Amino acid sequence: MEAAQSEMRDRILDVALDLIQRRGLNGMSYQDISAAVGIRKASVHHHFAGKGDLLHALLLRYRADFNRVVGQVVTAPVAAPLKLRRYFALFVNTLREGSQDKSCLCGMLAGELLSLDEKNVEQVRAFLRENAHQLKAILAQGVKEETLRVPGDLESTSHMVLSTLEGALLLARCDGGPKRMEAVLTQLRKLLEA
Amino acid sequence: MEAAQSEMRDRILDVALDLIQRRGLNGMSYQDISAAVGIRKASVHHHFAGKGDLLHALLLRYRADFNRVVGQVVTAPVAAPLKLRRYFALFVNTLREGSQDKSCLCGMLAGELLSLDEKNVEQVRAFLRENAHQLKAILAQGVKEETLRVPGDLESTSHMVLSTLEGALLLARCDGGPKRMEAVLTQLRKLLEA
DNA sequence: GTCTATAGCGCGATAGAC
DNA sequence: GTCTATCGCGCTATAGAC
Repeated sequence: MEAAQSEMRDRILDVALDLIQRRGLNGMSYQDISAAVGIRKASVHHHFAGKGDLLHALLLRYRADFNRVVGQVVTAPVAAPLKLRRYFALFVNTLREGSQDKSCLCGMLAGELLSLDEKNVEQVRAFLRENAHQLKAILAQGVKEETLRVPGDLESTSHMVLSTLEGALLLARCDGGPKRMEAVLTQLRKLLEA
Repeated sequence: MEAAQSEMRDRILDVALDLIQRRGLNGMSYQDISAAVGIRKASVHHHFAGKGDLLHALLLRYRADFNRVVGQVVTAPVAAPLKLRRYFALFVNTLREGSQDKSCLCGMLAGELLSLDEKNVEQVRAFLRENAHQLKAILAQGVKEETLRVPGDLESTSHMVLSTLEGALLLARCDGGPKRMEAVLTQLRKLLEA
């Protein structure tokens, strides 16, 4: 049960997460982290040898955090449409965090996939896989309850919903903001509700 | 009626488009263009003074090309579901072009919005606006024909469809490829068909 | 664990010859 | 219109003192 591996490590990951969600991986540097966290570049390297290592640690933490919160949504004893609503809210809230619009970490990285090493590509894939899996579970519940309408197969529909979530995040940052994104996800829910 | 502004300019734009669609704006350099097109870096600067200028020219051409093809889809004398199918095919075909999976130029740039100058941000917004507008026209036709089912407002639904298109492109490049993307868009069409 | 200093590279961009 | 050469910068990363 190894304790809080050092506070500085976490602070660096916090800052890196924020920067990547706003600027992308190629728009973030050790210099940026250094400035934001208040120690020198070389000291950042002491905590994370290279950019790939930093990103790997960040992805492991991000997935764990996200899966924990998603788990709460999925296992709550409520009907599928409400679960969907809560799930969607997780993504809209990402956008709202902080002063500037942030995207999903893995959505940003998906666009920069060719800049990632294989280990981190696999992390991004795992994130998407996990989310598709959980969405599929909600959809399945909805079909069983007859509260959701899913023509065609559940697997593809879960991928469709995830695509819409990531795409809405991408476009809302460009135009329309959280308000537009909410309208988009409301439409998707209307299409899915029986 | 100023003729083909020089062949080299177009070749440079072709190469830049390909590179950005695969690697992103921050993953493409004058050096890369130089190597691909067969002239030196300095010579590329002769045709496009700076990266911002190159991107601006590229966006103008890309929008014009895209709008022309989309126009053919929208004005064809066919039912809305078929128009939607053809529209979606435009995006899937982007993915299929060349040997490696390519994304939508503006989808890539939307993720790197903070790296763009204001002039080019406005170009990306214009692209998204134009597409949402055309999708809205198709949806309106479908409602009138009673071939499409659009609960809620057309505007938000058009943004939802565009979000799904861009998101599907983003995620399919990461996992699943054209096949997955087709499945995703088939699901969306099933949800929209009356 | 943090620092200074620096290596080594790729980037965008410019000057000036041909 | 293309070239060679070079500038100045920011980047990732490393060495070694404290």
